[in-house]
Amino acid sequence: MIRLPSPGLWHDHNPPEYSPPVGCSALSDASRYQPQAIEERWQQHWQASAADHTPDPSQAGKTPFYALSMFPYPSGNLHMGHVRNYVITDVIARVQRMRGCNVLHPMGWDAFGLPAENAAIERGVDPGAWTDRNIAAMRAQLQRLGLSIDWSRELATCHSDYYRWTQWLFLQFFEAGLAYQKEATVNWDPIDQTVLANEQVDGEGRSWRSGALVEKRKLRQWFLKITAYADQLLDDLPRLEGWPERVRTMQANWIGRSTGAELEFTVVDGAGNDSAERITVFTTRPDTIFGASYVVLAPEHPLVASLTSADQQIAVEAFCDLVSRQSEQERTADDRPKRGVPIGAQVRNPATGELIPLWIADYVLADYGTGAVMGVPAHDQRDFVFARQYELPVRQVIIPEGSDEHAYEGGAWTEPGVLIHSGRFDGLSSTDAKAAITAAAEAEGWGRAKVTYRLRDWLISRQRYWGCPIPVIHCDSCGVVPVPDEQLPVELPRDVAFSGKGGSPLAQLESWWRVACPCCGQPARRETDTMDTFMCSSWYFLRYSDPHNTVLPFSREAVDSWLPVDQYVGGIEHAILHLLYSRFFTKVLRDRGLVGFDEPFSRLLTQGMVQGITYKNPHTGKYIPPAEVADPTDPRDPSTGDVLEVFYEKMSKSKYNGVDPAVVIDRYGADTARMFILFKAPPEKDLEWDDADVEGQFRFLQRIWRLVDGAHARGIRLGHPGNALDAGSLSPGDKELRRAVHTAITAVSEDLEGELQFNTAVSELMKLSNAMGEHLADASDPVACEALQTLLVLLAPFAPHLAEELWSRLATDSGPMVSVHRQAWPVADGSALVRDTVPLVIQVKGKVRGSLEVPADADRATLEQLALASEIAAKWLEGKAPSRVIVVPGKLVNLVP
RNA sequence: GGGGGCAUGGCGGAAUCGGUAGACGCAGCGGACUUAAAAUCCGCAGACGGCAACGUUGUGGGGGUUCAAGUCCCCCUGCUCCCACCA
Repeated sequence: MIRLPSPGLWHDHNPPEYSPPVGCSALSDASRYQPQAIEERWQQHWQASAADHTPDPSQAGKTPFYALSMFPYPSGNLHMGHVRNYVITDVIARVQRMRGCNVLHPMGWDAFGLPAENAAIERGVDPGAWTDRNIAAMRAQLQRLGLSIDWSRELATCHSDYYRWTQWLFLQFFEAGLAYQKEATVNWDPIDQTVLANEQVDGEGRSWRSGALVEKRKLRQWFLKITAYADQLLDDLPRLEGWPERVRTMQANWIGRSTGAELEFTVVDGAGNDSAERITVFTTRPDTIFGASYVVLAPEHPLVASLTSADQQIAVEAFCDLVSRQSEQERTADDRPKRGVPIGAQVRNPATGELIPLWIADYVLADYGTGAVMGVPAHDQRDFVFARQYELPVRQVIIPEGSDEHAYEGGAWTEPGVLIHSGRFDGLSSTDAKAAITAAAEAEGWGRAKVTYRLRDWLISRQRYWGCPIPVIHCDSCGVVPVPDEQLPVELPRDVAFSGKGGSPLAQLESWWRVACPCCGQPARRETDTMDTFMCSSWYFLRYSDPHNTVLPFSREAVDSWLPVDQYVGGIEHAILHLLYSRFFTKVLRDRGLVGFDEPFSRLLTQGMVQGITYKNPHTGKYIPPAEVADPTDPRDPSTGDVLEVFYEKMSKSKYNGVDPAVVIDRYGADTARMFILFKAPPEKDLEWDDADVEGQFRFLQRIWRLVDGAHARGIRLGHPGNALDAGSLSPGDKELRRAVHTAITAVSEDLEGELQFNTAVSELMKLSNAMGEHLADASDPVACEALQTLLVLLAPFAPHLAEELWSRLATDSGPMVSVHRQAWPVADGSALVRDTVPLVIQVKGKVRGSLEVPADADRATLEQLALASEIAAKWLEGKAPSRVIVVPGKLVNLVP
């Protein structure tokens, strides 16, 4: 229980200096809503009683609820996207607390990453100190929002008491055989000078961070075997009912499971005899094997060199060279022509026994399936185009059901159908033939059923300094040796020179990497790569459950008591990367016995972007700061006079369309910012920032202030009214007000329970305040008291400072007062919702013709009679009896002539 | 090319199970208060016609189911997001 400052404090204190909100009179008025005068005071008060936001272990009987925002990178600047994210989560946390849950609502910092290192290179600052300064700055900005965060659990991934456990977990993966090194063609970012995971390269082959065109390099790198969990990650998606369909679909696409078969084509030697060499292809259409008229290898396929005939050698080498020099962009261009050359060898089609040529072509990818495909031009559009170009035979083996043949002018027939020219499989459907042919291949030793994934193993090593060191040691005699547990953490050295050249600073620091092998004691070399920052963020939500544990990353008991996260909130940009990696981590840790659940996030809300109004000169392509646009109704470039394009786009410095949260808070207060951002758009949709709307939101809070102020002046104080009110003795105005109050309770509760519709929840609060404006002055004291109390309690999660301030002003002078945030969430009184009469809509032939007021408890027959007797019926039926009457009690009567 | 989502006034957006379309807010208009303005309060407001009562029409377009469709079914168009020479 919290002791509030006495109500008198308000009158005593000196308001800090502030700029009055736009449109506010400069006149000082003691009863005016001045957020600048109250918000900081309450924040300090809440902070002093920190226990308020810390889940209470003594309340173990309460239902635990874990509300989590995706933690930010500490750039040093809070932007509106952060504000939206954390305010949404805060409202959820506050409501659950008022519902009686034991709520965990933590915050931390995703603090490794390149910006700190770049600052070190450019300005010579220490990345750790730079990061800590940013964290302090952002924490202060966050605290101005009035978030009910439990700061005692704060963590930063770059602090060794955290990354020690990232290293420990890495070694768990290593022990399980899920972390390994391999030589691979990987994505190299030439600007950031490091490798990237597939997930960090966009569709155009650009780095997610630097935007540079990614190069392919063959390097030895560390990987996590996420492909071993591909099936689970895919199959568990339908169970994530609290996730947006969109995110689940994106993950399913990314995993990209396809079911088919591997089929083997025996290589035939020059004399026409079968050799020992076989080419294995992957196909999803084993039913079309009888139509395979050639086989194609990727140019990078390992067998290309040995199988190429002498007379094709020059052509093949030239072609491979050409392909390898193509950039990622050229290879994925929209209208890619398919090119290839025969390599002068033949293979035997295992189904027909026929000899068919072996080609290489640029449309076959080395790293998908087996790097080889069978060419079935009649039933695959790519094969069709390729076959037409190089005059390879097109053999139809599938016909559309119910027809004799398919004309090939329009391209290949890729739909399922019925088999022809397929020997003993003729007449089978595609579906049956897939199974039958795969079974035959298996029995006869030329193939097997096979599942292939688009998902690749996760490349986690980075050649950068500011990351979590990979805790292994390379020894010439012992191989890769994990750093022993008692030597963790492997700390990042601080005395490092940042030149920005010559690769990772760690690799240049011999005193750091030269170590003795923990196994044999011989001179050995410490791994100098660090981990992808997504490693650090794949388990932080687990650490919050037990943030100060010094013997384990978290205890099983703590982690199982809080997780899975009940409500996770963050941006859609993590739909694949972070959310997939975290699911993978959780499943591995479950298999290691470290956690007792297999999905980390029960419900997920992906909030939309915050967009700012953007002015662009279509002729010069330049963005114009809004401040330079003189007349927004006729926006023109001040220097050229050109008419500007106006649109909303994600806020960014380069487009001059950003709004600084600090400026908004200075001017209107955090409560207005919170309310506006929740009200302006549904949480999943993009939000268009509009200063006029912010102004409107501020006016709403002012209205509430005046409403409560007026009631206070009338002598209304907090009391114990509510359900004990005797319905019979209430005046019509009282009844009306009570109905509004309890309707609001129902509506706001529903909006916050199911689909999390904060925008309509706020509009319900507005409706309630409108109704109170109408009835409060005449209401009897208990009803007015109930209305005020309910309004403030419902408002508390949204505008915590205002609600607390008004609550404290309504407190009686005697006895301790309990914070509005410690009040129980109200429950609607059904009897207050009951009405004596309800409007009944009269339709004639489905069209609304009017309505009449009828007793609420009237039965169907009565309603029909009332409708038929009404003037409306008389007018529209012209005296004729209707042929049919549909009665929907409580809603309408439809008269059909 | 494959898959997901969306389409409602001048604008952002509401609308449980199919049951009064446009809640709530912004912008706008009219009025009160004021010497005046701001703020505040009251009122109007989809479109078309009408002095009005009222009528017609209306949720991207076209069909359908139903007493009744923004909502369900089929076709089309546009926007948007994800994946993509993935065999």
